[in-house]
Parts: sequence; structure tokens; C-alpha cells
Amino acid sequence: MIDATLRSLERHGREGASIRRISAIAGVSSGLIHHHFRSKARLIAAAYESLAIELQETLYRESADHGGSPRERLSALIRASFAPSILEPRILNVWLVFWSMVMRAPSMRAVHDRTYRRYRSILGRLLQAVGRSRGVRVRARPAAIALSALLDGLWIELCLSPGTFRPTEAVMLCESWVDALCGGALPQLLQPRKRRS
Amino acid sequence: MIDATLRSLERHGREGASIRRISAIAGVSSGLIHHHFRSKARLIAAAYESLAIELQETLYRESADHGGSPRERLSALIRASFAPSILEPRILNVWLVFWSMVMRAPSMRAVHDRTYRRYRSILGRLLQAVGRSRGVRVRARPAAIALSALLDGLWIELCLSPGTFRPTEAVMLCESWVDALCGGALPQLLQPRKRRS
DNA sequence: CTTGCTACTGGACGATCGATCAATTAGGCT
DNA sequence: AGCCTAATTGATCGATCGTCCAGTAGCAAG
Repeated sequence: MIDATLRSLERHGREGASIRRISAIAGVSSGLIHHHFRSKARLIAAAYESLAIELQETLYRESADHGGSPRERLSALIRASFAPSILEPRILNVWLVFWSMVMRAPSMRAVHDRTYRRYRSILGRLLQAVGRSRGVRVRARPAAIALSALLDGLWIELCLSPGTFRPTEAVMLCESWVDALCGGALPQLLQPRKRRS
Repeated sequence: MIDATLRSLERHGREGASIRRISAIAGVSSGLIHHHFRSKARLIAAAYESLAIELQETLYRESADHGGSPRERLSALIRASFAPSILEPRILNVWLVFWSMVMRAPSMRAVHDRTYRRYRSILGRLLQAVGRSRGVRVRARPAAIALSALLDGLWIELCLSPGTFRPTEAVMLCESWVDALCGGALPQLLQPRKRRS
């Protein structure tokens, strides 16, 4: 049923967030959805959390499968973020609907905050591990915020108009940022070595 | 009339894209909108282009007003991107509606491509000027793509949940990236000094 | 068999949507 | 004054929306 919601949002975008369309795709009646989820908003929120967690697990699995070193795992995660299956412009439709509800429904905001904190936590730990193996102490929080923003910004633009630049360029831009971080070129994202009084 | 469209989208988000709401805010009848713009889609497209150009001009003016050196102008643009007037979460509502239509209507895609190319051009020229004053030759296109993605990604997350981090942190992250670029830490974003055969 | 409970159906309700159009008003041109 | 065009109105249409609810089917317990 949640899968049907996501598929409807993929196919019809903003107008796919309709009980009738979703129930048609799911092959059930419209009343049944109101029986299980008490309102449309709760259904959308459940679908939101489901998609966010599934996406993070996909990225995390890709990261864990490829490469042993932290740097290789991070590279795998970056590449996976711009893989064709993730990059499908249809999926942006889904996120746009979700984000537009985050602004209005407090329950949606709660889902967003929770899943995004998890996402930053994954990125932060990975960045810290990469830094440790390169001899720099990375401040996980701001580094994760920057990398997630870079990933998201590139991903959104790639979905909006795929012809502007190529996915490999997006990967390169992220890798360059990580290299600069490990090379100490982003000193404000590293732990200060010494405290001055 | 276009102003009323933007205000309606700010106030009511996704549901504000309705001829009736817009006409009520504009203080005219619903029929009049169909008289001037032949359909709702054309009205939204006109409002999209209007907002995008107005935003770019605001940023460009802020950039030109503050500071004489290219680096100061770029800093002013970055700070302006996270100024309270730009950062209002309401405005994200408007962009989300526009982006969701970019995916479906070719005319919307055309508006997006045109305005985004302009935006990247502004950023690219500024980055190149900053690089020149620091003695590095910046490749305008990928650098502008990366900075715009970083700006957008941070801006979106700040609008979605303003409590996650502070606007000053976002400014710092962008400035750090620019400093790394000027310091030569992002070699793939610089022109190769020598050609090898 | 009856009772109670849950999954599930599908039609009805009022609201709102984009679009259309006849009718009315306003304004410049001769 | 007479006329033509453009601006503007508001009612109306069919479609679709979220929600609600009376009613059916399946099934376990008594």
C-alpha cells in the first residue's frame, strides 16, 4: 500500500498524492486506505519515512559492499548517490511532494528531522573515519552538513535538467571536496589542534 | 497579478497554485486571469521566470554594492543568499511548486534551464575573477555548478528545518569551499597549467 | 448456528478545481 | 455621438478531491 503511494507519486507527481489514484494502483478501494491510515496525511507521512529509510539503507549497503577502506566506502556512497537508479527524475517528484508538506504539517517535519539526522550521522561517521585514516581530525557535524548539501544540490539539479552536466561530473565535484577536506584545505571543518586562551 | 501568484504560493504552498486563490488575492475575477494568460500553466511559468530573475538581480545587486574586490563581492553574494529575506521558508514553497512542474511541463523546463544558466554564468564569472586575483585559473563551469549546488543544498535544508544549523554556518561552509578553491586544493576545478600530448 | 470483530467495498456528500462564455463596462478613434 | 476593441465580471460546467459511512465478506470463538 505504501509502495503504491510511492509509485503514484513517481508517476503523477504532485497530483499523484490522491487517495483515489493510490487506491487504484494498489488495487484496493479508497475506503480501505482510510481504514488503515486515518487520513491521507498519515499515509503520506508513512510513505515518506519508508522511502527515506530505504534510500539510506541502499546507500549504506552500497557503501559497505564496495571497498574496505573508509575512503573507498565513501567513494562508493558518492557514486551510488548518482547511480541511474537513484538519479531517476521521477523520484524527485516524490521528494518535492514530501518537502512541500514538511513546511506545513508538523508530523512531516518530525519525519524529516529524524531521517535527516540519521543521514548526517552516517555521513559524519564516514567522513570522520576517512579523516582519521588520513591523519586529520574531521568535525563530523559541519562536514556532514556540507557534503549532504553538496550531494543534494547536485542531485536535484541533475534530476531537474539532466542535460546540464553529467553524473560523473557530480561525482568528481564531491570527491574533490572530500580530497580538499582530507588535505586540510578546509581548516574550519577540522578539530583545532590546540586551544588558545 | 504575477505578484499575487507568488504571494498565494508563499501563503498556501502547493494548494496556492489555484486560479481562484490567486484571483482572490489579486482582487480580480477568475476569468480575467484566463483572459491575460491563456491557461494556469502559463501564469505559473510567468511567475516562475519573474521570481527567478528578481532573485538573481537581488543577489547581484547585493554583490555589486558591497565590496570592491571580487572576493568581497562573492562573500556578499554568499551572505545575501542566506539573508533572512531570502531564507524565509515560505519562499521554498514557491520553488517546490515550480520544480514539480519543471518535471512535467516542457515550457517550465525551458524557463528553468534559461534562468539556471544565467545563475551559473553569474557565479562562474565571479569565481573566475576571484581566482584571477589569487593567481589561479578557475574553470568557471564546474566551479559554478559546485557552488550553486552547495548554496542550494544548504538553503533548502535551512528552509526545511531552520533549527538544524545556523545561517552563519552555511556561509562559513561556502566560504571555506571558495577558500579551498582559491588555495588550489580543488585541482580538478582549475585550468591545467600545461597540456601534455 | 450465532455472535463479534476485522478487512474491505463502493457510493454519496460537499467542496474545490480549471476552463469556458455570454454579458457588461471602459476607453480611444472617427 | 456612434462604434469598435479590449478589459472585466460572475455564473456555470464537468471532473476530481478527501472524507464519511452503511453494508458485505471472511473468520475465530462461544
